[in-house]
Amino acid sequence: MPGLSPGADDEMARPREFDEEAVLDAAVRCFWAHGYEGTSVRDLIANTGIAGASLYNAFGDKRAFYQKALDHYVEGSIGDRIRRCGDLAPRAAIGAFFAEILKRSLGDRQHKGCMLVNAALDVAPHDPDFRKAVAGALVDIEQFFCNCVKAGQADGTITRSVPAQDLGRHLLGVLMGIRVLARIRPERQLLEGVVAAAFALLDRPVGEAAKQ
Amino acid sequence: MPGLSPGADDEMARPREFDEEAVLDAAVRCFWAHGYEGTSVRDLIANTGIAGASLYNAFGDKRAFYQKALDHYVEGSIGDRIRRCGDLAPRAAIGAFFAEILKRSLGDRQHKGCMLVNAALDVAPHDPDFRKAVAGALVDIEQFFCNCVKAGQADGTITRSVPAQDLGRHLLGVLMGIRVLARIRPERQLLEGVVAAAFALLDRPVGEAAKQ
DNA sequence: TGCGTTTTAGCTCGTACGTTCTAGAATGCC
DNA sequence: GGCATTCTAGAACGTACGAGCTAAAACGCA
Repeated sequence: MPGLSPGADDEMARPREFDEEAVLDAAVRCFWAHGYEGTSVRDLIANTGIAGASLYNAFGDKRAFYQKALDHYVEGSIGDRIRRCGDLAPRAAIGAFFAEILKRSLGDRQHKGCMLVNAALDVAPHDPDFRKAVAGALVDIEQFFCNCVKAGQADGTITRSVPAQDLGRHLLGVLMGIRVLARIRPERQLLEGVVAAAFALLDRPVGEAAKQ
Repeated sequence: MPGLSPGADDEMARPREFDEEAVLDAAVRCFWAHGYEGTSVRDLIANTGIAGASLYNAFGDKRAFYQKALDHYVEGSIGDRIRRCGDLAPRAAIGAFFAEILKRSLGDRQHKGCMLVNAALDVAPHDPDFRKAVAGALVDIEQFFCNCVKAGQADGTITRSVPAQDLGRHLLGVLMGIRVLARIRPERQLLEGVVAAAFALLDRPVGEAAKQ
């Protein structure tokens, strides 16, 4: 059994014996690999190690549990990546971001992709709350790319011939596309071709006008 | 009731009274909007109009029915689009392709996206047959884009500074990304920004070398 | 020590699912 | 006209699901 966690309530007779972080990690693994409908509450009980009553008491029903797991994933996986890449120079940040995505996608033996992208097509379309959460995370990623592009255009490492917002949004689209392709055709050549062209777009020499 | 269809068997006492095309269309609508798990056989019976026994007799079980519906969608929707765009000049073909995708995505009030992309994240990861079918369709789209790019590079309407295969694969990735984004954030500005940058990449003047 | 709470395992409930079966009506071919 | 086949509507079967409950054990605090 994992170590204690203090819990949030004022008066607690017996402290929780499970590590909420570890439980959320396990729930993320389940939902990530098998989706919302594909993960039963019994699966969650078996893989998190906590009992059913504890699950419902600590996290609410299955839907609320998925919501917390998705938040946990976004915060821990995507937020962390944005923070780490944000410390680099703008053009290098975008390069590092996609390099990590490629590495993760090609090393993903289960082909489970990105939980956020999976959620976008799994739960978000049929649940306004999930959709809002996914949309918010996508806006954050878009902002990251747009900020990088703006800064890169300012310091001359990224082409100025395309509006920063269009470039940022394009990178968001490419990211989503890679995450989809990688689940079906996890071929290095394919994914590297996709990002190579994206980088060629960024590195386009300044001062050249597009035809359209 | 729809008209007769001849059927494939040699000796048939009573011909099928339902139109197989119409039934497949209805099945596509169901699976497209609600996914595989989200569509029950009872839903299919209600929306196709045929009885359960006829469904199982004509199409096999639910999984086989989905397979046929997906094939029907790919052949009718994507194959048709590729054929129509293939008649245009290469650069115009890519433009028309994405213009149609944008129009469909923005006019999609149900936000059901593309059934092939949905299948890629819904059924393909957990079923090798589905995965093979989806991968095959993706290869076809990739081929379409690569052929367009190659022809466009030959006639000078598409930049020669990026390998044709990378450009084609990039367009495939962008297409997948748009289909995902459109389901969560069906905003014209966002989607148009994504494709505008892609077109800027194609229209890049020839003779300029990329840094990477 | 004993009260209050959380823990555990497992049972139970109602519902929905995929699939098969029943029974009868309809139709084409010999 | 009769045989074979397919049609229809609907019942039925077995399974799995989400959710709640029970009873007993574990633990902190007064």
